[in-house]
Amino acid sequence: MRKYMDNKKEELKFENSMSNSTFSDEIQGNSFAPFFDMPTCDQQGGGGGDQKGFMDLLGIPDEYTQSLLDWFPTPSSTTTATTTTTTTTTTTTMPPQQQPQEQPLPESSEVLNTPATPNSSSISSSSNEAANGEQIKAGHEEDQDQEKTKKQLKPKKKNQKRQREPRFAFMTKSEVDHLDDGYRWRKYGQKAVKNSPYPRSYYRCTTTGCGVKKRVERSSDDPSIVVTTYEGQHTHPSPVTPRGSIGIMPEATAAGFGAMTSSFVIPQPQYQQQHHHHHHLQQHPYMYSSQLPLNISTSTTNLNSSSFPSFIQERRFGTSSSASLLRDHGLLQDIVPSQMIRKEPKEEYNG
DNA sequence: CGGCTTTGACCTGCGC
DNA sequence: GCGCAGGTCAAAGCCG
Repeated sequence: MRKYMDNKKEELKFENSMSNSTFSDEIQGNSFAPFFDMPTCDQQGGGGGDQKGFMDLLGIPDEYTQSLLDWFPTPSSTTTATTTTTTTTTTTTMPPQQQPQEQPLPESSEVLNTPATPNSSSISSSSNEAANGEQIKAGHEEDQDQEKTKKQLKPKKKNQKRQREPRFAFMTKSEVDHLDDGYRWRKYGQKAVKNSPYPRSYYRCTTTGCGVKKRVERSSDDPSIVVTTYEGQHTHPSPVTPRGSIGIMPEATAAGFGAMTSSFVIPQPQYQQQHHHHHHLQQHPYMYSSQLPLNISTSTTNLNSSSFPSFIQERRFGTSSSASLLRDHGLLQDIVPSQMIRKEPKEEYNG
């Protein structure tokens, strides 16, 4: 179906890696664990990885780590994963759990460099851009000064520093850029990335009211790696797999780990088996973003109990609606663990 | 015909 | 203030 994916594939046929993109820079700068050689989509398997290390980075207590490890069985033992120990110190500060779109995220959530400015106020209601999509802005009309020749662009927001939803990214080894995570996305833009031969694509969740966005770009450093960055929290269950949440995940929760959970689901062994022979498709999601999923936030302390579990709960993979699973490529199964990496403020736009 | 991608223009933040 | 780069808009076009 999605022919566009195919196109993508075409257009992005692997080439030699080149210089580095911003992303790569960030990543490299923080040295992340090497990727496993996942046989891209057709062969599943994947790699194990240093989940433990990952958990550590997340500040997840062993108990959870343990369970997570269960969720992340290491299929092929292996690999390279030498785990770099580079830790991302900064990762700890997370925004307090919040209702999706209820309150503006302090910029700090993004990283820590930017002092959580007091100006946070500006962002009108949080619902601003992330939540309702950018539609809201349409309302204003104050600045007409802009000639807006061809398109009438929305009035610009005043001096409010654009606030962003927390984001986290995953690096996936895949031939396709747009990984099917069970949600429906509409591409709304594509831009060339500086120092990278690969473009960055921008997607928005098509569900009305859900302002989750994601950016997808291929690492120029390793063309086989796709970096998917989620921003925002889904306010709804996956359309593709109604049962995806198997009821375990209340909306709030879903929203919480939001982008991540919803988008990246830890496979549930049982489920997988039940439905597919694809049970070997275990993924190892990895985030390297400075900001952890909302739920995990705030303090390493509560991070765990309430948040993490929920994280593991929603397993979309292996659900019956494996529409996604059945696809040949671009599955999150290809997600490869790496380490969380702090994004450089510089590179990262904070809004 | 609806849903989605494509794509150039426009907006915005930031560093110089 | 200028220019750059990232992010977004929306018309046009494609496709099932």
